[in-house]
Amino acid sequence: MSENKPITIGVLAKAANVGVETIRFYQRKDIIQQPPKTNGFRHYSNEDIRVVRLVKKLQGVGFSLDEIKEFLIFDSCCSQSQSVVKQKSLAKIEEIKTQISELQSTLKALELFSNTCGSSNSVQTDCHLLDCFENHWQCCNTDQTLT
Amino acid sequence: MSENKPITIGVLAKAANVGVETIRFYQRKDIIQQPPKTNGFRHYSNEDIRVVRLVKKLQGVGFSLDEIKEFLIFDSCCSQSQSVVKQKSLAKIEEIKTQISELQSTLKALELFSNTCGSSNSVQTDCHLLDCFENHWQCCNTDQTLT
DNA sequence: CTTGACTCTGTACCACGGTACAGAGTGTAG
DNA sequence: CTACACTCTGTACCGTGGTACAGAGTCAAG
Repeated sequence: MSENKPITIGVLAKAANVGVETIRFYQRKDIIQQPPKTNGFRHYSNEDIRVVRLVKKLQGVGFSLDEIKEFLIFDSCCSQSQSVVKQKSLAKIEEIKTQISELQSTLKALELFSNTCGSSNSVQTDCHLLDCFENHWQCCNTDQTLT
Repeated sequence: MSENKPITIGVLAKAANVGVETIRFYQRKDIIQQPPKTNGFRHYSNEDIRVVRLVKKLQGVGFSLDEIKEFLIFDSCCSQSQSVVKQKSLAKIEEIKTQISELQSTLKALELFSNTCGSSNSVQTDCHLLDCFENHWQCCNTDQTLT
């Protein structure tokens, strides 16, 4: 019941919600493996569907295709390169933590902005985007930075 | 003490930690305003430094230049278009919340991956990236999706 | 055994966000 | 008043992540 319909490129594309050209593009870039072919037609597995979905998901949270490729390669030869995988994962974990806290600052700044800006008595200076962000990010101060 | 050194494009670029070409690019794209010129030379204000820094910061958390432009335009004519600003901000707030929770799932998946993968008794199947992610994302299941 | 949907390889093109010149002018320190 | 750092406009080019053909072959229903 699971082997009767061959997973052609079109089926894979639909299942992973991408275009067929995208699948071929990923193949050219070695992000997904070359599947077996019958009569020149690519023949995918359910695993491939999971992989393409994972790729799109990881892209959505900011991984580049090169990073994704690295992780997938590590994944398939895990026991050979455990220390490398571990290092890469830990680095990525730190990166994501930073990203989360930056997003949380952004969130606060935007909330402040939309609150002050939307209030009926706001005037130009009350809802200055720059001010809202500088309240939450210490990075934007201009003083002392010019020599 | 603050007016004696003109802020030329090079000074601005250095202060905002970008290239001069980037500043000119932003100008072409109307992301930052055309500054006054003396003898054809652009002459910036401290405000401009803050703006460029804000642009880079917002880019870092995933805003596109077009989005940034929109916010900056709204910012400078706030009282005229409050409802629009408010709407855009609220939409962006929701988007960022989603992004944060996706990043948190990614974090957990990566932590699981690096833990199982780094342990001395792990074998291929113990540290399969796909499995780690599917534990934290319900999205990647392949069953029922093929008609 | 035809017809239409699908697939193949290969190449060209696209948007985004810059980056790198060329050729000319400016401004300032010695 | 020269030399060198800087700036000007304009145009070309780059990497990333696709998207869109063209021209040919394949597969499956009627």
